[in-house]
Formats: sequence, C-alpha cells, structure tokens
Amino acid sequence: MARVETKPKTRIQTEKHGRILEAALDVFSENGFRGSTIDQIAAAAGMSKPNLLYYFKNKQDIHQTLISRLLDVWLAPLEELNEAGDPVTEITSYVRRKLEMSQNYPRESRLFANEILQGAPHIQAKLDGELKELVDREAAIIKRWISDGKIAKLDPHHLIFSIWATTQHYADFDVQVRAVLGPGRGGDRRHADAAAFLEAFYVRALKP
Amino acid sequence: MARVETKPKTRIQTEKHGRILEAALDVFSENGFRGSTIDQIAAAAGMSKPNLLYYFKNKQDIHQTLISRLLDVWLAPLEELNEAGDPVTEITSYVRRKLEMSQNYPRESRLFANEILQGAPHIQAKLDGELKELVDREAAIIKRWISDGKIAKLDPHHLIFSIWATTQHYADFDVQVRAVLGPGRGGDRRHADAAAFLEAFYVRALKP
DNA sequence: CAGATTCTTGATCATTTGGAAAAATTATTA
DNA sequence: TAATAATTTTTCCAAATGATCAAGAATCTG
Repeated sequence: MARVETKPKTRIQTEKHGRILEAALDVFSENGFRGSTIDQIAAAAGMSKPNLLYYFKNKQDIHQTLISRLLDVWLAPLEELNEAGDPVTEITSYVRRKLEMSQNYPRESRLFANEILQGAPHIQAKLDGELKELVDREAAIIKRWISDGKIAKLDPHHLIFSIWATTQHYADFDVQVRAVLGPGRGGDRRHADAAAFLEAFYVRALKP
Repeated sequence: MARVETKPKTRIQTEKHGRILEAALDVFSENGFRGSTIDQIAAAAGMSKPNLLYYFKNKQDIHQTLISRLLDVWLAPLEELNEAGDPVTEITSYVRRKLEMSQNYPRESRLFANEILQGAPHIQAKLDGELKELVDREAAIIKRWISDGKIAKLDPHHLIFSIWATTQHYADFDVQVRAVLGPGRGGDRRHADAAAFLEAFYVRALKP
C-alpha cells in the first residue's frame, strides 16, 4: 500500500519510527541537517535507505518531526516558574533544571543550537508564537517579583537569555569546556562544578 | 605554473585571496562547512569555481585558513585582563569587549560556534594548547583577586565560560533573541539593552 | 615589445546523495 | 490456508557537488 503518511499504526511502524528518530537525533545533532545523509541515519537505525524512506517521505520530514517535538520538551521547564514560591529559589531551580537538561539531553540541545544557528528555518513561526508568548508570560512574573523588591532589578528577558546561554553552553560547547578544564576538572566533575558555580552566581546576582 | 600553495605573492593573489576568504566567511557562517558549496563561495566572491580552486586547493583549505586565523582574533580580548586594574571593572570591560565582538563580528562567532558544535575537528589541538593555557593564565589572575577579597568567590573557569556563553549568545542565537524580544525591543536597541543587562548582572555577581 | 609567467575559463569527470519504482518477501486476517 | 496488506530489498536514476585539466587571456619583466 501507500507510504506511511501521518501517525504510526501498526506495531512495526511504531517501533521503526522510534528507531529512526533516535538514530536521526544522533546523526543530525552531530552533523547538522545538511551534513547528515539519509544513508547515515539508515545505517544508525539498522536499516536500508529505501526502507527508511518507507517510513518518512524524505530527509526533511525526519528532521521536521524531530525539531517540532523537541521544542515542546525543551520549553517544559520554563512553564514551572511558580509566582507564589520564593523568587530566588524559583529561578535557581529553573537554572538547575535547565542545566540538567543540557547534561541529560545534549543531543537535543545541539540539534536546537544547529537549527537556530542556521537561522531557524524550520521553527521561526514557533519562536515568534509559542516561545515568545511563553517567555513574555514568565518575564511578567519576574517583573512583578522585581516590583515587589523580592529580587534585584534586572531585565527579565535578558535574564532568561543568560540562563539559556550559560546552561546550554555546557552541552553545545562541551568540547571546548573539556579542553579548557583539562583532563582533571574536565571529567565527570565538570557538571557538578558547573551547577555549583551557576547556583552561587545567580543567587548573588538576584538577591535584592 | 603550479597552484598557489602557501602565501599570496602577487598583487592579484593578495586581492583574490582576501575576496575568497571574505565570501567564505559569509557562506560558511551561514550554512556550516558541509552545508556550503564551493560554487556558493565562488559566486559570493564574484569568480568561477575553477578560478577559486586556483587559489585554494580545496574546500577544506579555505575553511582551515579561516578557522585558524579566527582563533587568534577571537582570543585577543581575553589577553587584556590587567591584574593591577580594578577587578570588577576589568571583568565587566572584558564582558563589554566580548559583547561588542558578537555585535561586530557575528559571522566569526557563528563560524566558531559551528566548529565547536561539530566537535572542533579542526582546532582541537589549539583548544587543548593555546586556549587552555590562556584561560588558565587569566583564571590565575582572577583567583588572586578572589584571594585578596577583591571580588566574590566564584570559580574562575566557569566565570569565564559564563561570559563567553552570555555574550556569544547574542550573535549565535540572534534569531531567537529577536523573535522573543519582538519587533520593538528586538530591533537595534537589543544590543544596548544586552550591554546594560550584562553590566549590571556581572557587577552584582562579582562585587565582594 | 617579446617571452615568460600568472591568471581565467570552458569542458569534463567521478562521486555522493536524495529519492523513486517495482519486485520480492513477510505478516495479517478472513 | 488463500488472499490481502504491510514491509523490505534490489535496482536504478538524476541532480548536486568537489575537483581536474588543457587551452586561452591577461599581466609582468627584462
């Protein structure tokens, strides 16, 4: 019959779909969209190229699927700023969650970084829509905390950017971080050290 | 005669070399290494592909040249931490210089980001050597400032990472920054706002 | 200005890569 | 189990791309 167009239906489809996306995440996050070939992805997923193309109609289709799922997962932790909680704690624990995501999902972080670096051709609309709205909402909460004198007066949007930048740095620029820290401190310790640094850093910057 | 191997000699070589590298910076920074074609670069440099290949023996050669020159320029501002100066001022003005580089040389920033994202295949050695040594040297200065109680106790290496991350973010993630800030604040103002934010942010985090 | 050198171009190749078609195989179900 | 549907493989193609080369055009030098 015709090629699989939308959602997986059979047992095999579900499984293969998953294997392909998993493999594609590996390949795309390492080589970028244009640097990745269907063959590579197929090989990583343990199947032939035409077989892969039976499940996804082309390379873009795989990438698109990956990217749009990503954005949801990626933004999840920002949803959880609780206005009623202690502001400094709320923000530092957001920093911690975001850093943990960089540690646990470095491939996703790199996939995202690649996409943005190339000018976000596939998610511009989501950035202008969903993302902006979400950030504006959280920025409003931060602004109120500032008005109430609960944290230092710092531009909320740029504060959020700084959190994204500092945390994602540990995933996206991992090679550089390791190189600079050297064999000792660049090992497994680096994440714990980063967490400790960021905690101290944001507490100092935020407390009124 | 044989192809140009090392340094430009004639007037024409000097000029064409420059044009090619300039064009390549445009193209590579926008599309990454594998996403860029020799044809694109040649077109951007206003010459034919074979003509371009008369000056550089292949695509990698252009990229390599660009990347290795880049690292020197890129690290320059870090050299200028003056131990005798006022610590907070020294660091915030380093932040400012780095941010200005992101504004004035976004292509270089993206080229670098691309390279690191792909695992730094062409500059791993420089990261382990030059870069690490430079950072260690500056970290030592910061450490002494901390020991002398002149600035807050914060891990120097991670502090430097945070500066790189927050400043480069404005070049590498520019599309995202613009999208989130929206048409108003995402315009020309965004750099000045970023500068003001980072200044306030680092002063607060650093002062003892 | 003539010869030597440097530069440019048009034609051409070989490879890689995204993708399609159809045949062959395997699973599902009536 | 026979018929049908789903999956996989084999084979192939066309476009894109990195790279070469020989010949012609321009430039430089004595």
